[in-house]
This record gives sequence, structure tokens and C-alpha cells, in this order.
Amino acid sequence: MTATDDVVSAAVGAAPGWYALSLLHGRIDAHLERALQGAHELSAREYSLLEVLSHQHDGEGGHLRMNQVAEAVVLSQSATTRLVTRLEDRGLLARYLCPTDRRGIYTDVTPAGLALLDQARPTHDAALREALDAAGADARLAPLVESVERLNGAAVG
Amino acid sequence: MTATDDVVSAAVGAAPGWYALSLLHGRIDAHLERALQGAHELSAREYSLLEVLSHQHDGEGGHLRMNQVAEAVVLSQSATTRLVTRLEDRGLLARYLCPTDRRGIYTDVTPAGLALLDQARPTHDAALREALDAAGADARLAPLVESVERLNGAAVG
DNA sequence: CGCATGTACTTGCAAACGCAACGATTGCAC
DNA sequence: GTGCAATCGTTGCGTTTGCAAGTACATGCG
Repeated sequence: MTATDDVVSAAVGAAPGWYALSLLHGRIDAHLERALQGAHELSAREYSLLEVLSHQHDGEGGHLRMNQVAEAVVLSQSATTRLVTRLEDRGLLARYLCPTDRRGIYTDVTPAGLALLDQARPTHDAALREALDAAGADARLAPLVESVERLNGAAVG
Repeated sequence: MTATDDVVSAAVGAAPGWYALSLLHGRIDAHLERALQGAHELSAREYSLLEVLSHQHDGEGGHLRMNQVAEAVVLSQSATTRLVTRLEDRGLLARYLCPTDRRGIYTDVTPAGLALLDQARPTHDAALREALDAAGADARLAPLVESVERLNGAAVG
């Protein structure tokens, strides 16, 4: 793509695999960030949170504790607290205490949250495909992209 | 590993590949961050920067512009400016203007920087291996880990 | 030569993050 | 029942980040 890629390729050091992973992640993340932020006033991680919580909600009720949510979105507990708070303030989420253990806090996606999520999903998916395609052109990123796409295709069930 | 993994696995939505990539990146990054920060007062991105610049330096002289450095470490230009400034203030890097184009700025790793890098490399590599091994135990992350390790082994030349 | 356009880096500012400290709740021992 | 350790979530604080605006340099045109 850019002439930079060559330099970057040459600059890869002792851990090209991790380097490529990092590079790929960064590019996809940036792309998603711009797309979601521009179209739906939603950050990539906010989208990720909604996605996770909505799928948790799939079966019966929301049963993820803040702890687990933090793991799921790959964030510290404090950051998760604020992330949830932010979305709660926007009316996209609702907290409620676990009846049996009042230390635990569950989170539900509100109808508004689900609506926004459904609305943002096409944007997200399109941006993801764009980023993946762009990265696939990079020789050093291609194998990773392939792995990712294989996972995307395989784990539908 | 943790019981959370099951929940996370179940929560993976329409883009399991990207999700797994994100998860893997986050875990490795966090692990590297802690290891490097604790042992060498160095953030993961600072290490990454030193690594890139030192390899750029391999051939002859430092010839990466801030622009390219930003791409290489997957950061915005502004963040790169400050990152370089920080390391420069610590005496690990040195800026110098491009003679032919005074807009461009090159960056060299100082002897102190190289020393710290050599000192930190084992920590980095060990932490990376740990994180990779830990992630390999995750069924959903295993294929990605495999790809990464294949790249690590293959692109030695 | 002087001016407009474009590129490269830096700085102002607000948002988000992680770590460590804290308050709240539970479980267990005595 | 009281006290102590462990767990869960939140808040204080400093650091890092990205976007947008600003400054310096280069290139092309009159």
C-alpha cells in the first residue's frame, strides 16, 4: 500500500509473528474505530461491549459480572466500570445487582442498546472486511488474515 | 484457564476471528507490558519503538521518518512525537534532521538505548513465549497462536 | 523572486486507560 | 455473634492517546 510497508517489513525484528499480529490488530482497530465513531458515535470497544453483552443475553438473561466483562473486552476492571457507566448514562445498558451475591453486578443491554447495535453491525462488518482485505494485500500479514477469516467462516455454529 | 473463558467463548458473536485476534493481542500486550515495565521501566510500545529503530539502524544509519515510525509502531503521529520525545529525554534516542529535506526527522538509537534494548530483549522474549503458551491452551486462540509461531519461525531470514 | 499548495512534525485539548487505594459484601474461624 | 481474610466493584491520580489546529519547510506557478 504505502512505501512505508517495505520499511516496516525490513524493520521486523526477532518476533515477526507478534509484530505482524500487533500491526494487523492496530490497523483493523483503527479502521473500525473510525467507521463506528463516524457513523454511530460509538467506539470500537463500546461496540465490542454491546456485542458481548447482547450475546450473553441471547440464551436467557444477562449473567456476566463486571469481572468477566472486563476479560471479554480485554480491559482493566476500572476501565470496564467506566465503559459500562458511559453506556449506561446513554441508556444503552442497565446495571442490576446479583440477587444472591450483592457484590456481583450484572449488566443488560436495553432495547435502545440493541437497536443501536443492530444499526451499527453492518458498519462494523463492512469496515472489518475492508480492513481485512487491505491487510491481506500485505504479504507479511496475509497468513494471519487467512487464519482470522478461517475462524470467521468456521465458527458459525 | 479461568472460568471466564467459557463465558467469553460463548459470547463470541458474528466475528469470532477478529474477536479472537483482539483477545490474543490484548493478552499478549498486557503480559509484555507488565513484564517490561516491571523489569526495565519500559512500556511495550517503547520497547517496540527501540526494536524497530535499532533494526532500521542495522544496515547503515537511521533513516526512518517520524511518519514511518508511526506506521511501524501503529500509533498516531502525535503519539509518536511524544513517544520519541520521551525516549529522547531519557537519552535512549537522538533526533536529527534530514539534511536534504529539513521537514523530515530521523531518529537514532543511542548506545544507552541499545544497551537497554539488549537488556530488555530476554524479558520481552520470555514474556512473549509465556503469553503465547498460555493463549495456546485456549481452543479458540490456538489457530492464531499457531500462525504467529509459524511466522516467528519462518521469517528468520 | 514571491505566493499558493502540499507535506512533515509538533502542540492544545479532551477522552480513555491502568495501577493502586478504597468501600462494600461474603465466607469462615473462633 | 464477632473478627479476619478474600472477593467485587468503584474512585483518585497520573500517563498516554487521537483529533484538530498550528508552525516550519518544500515544491510548483506566475
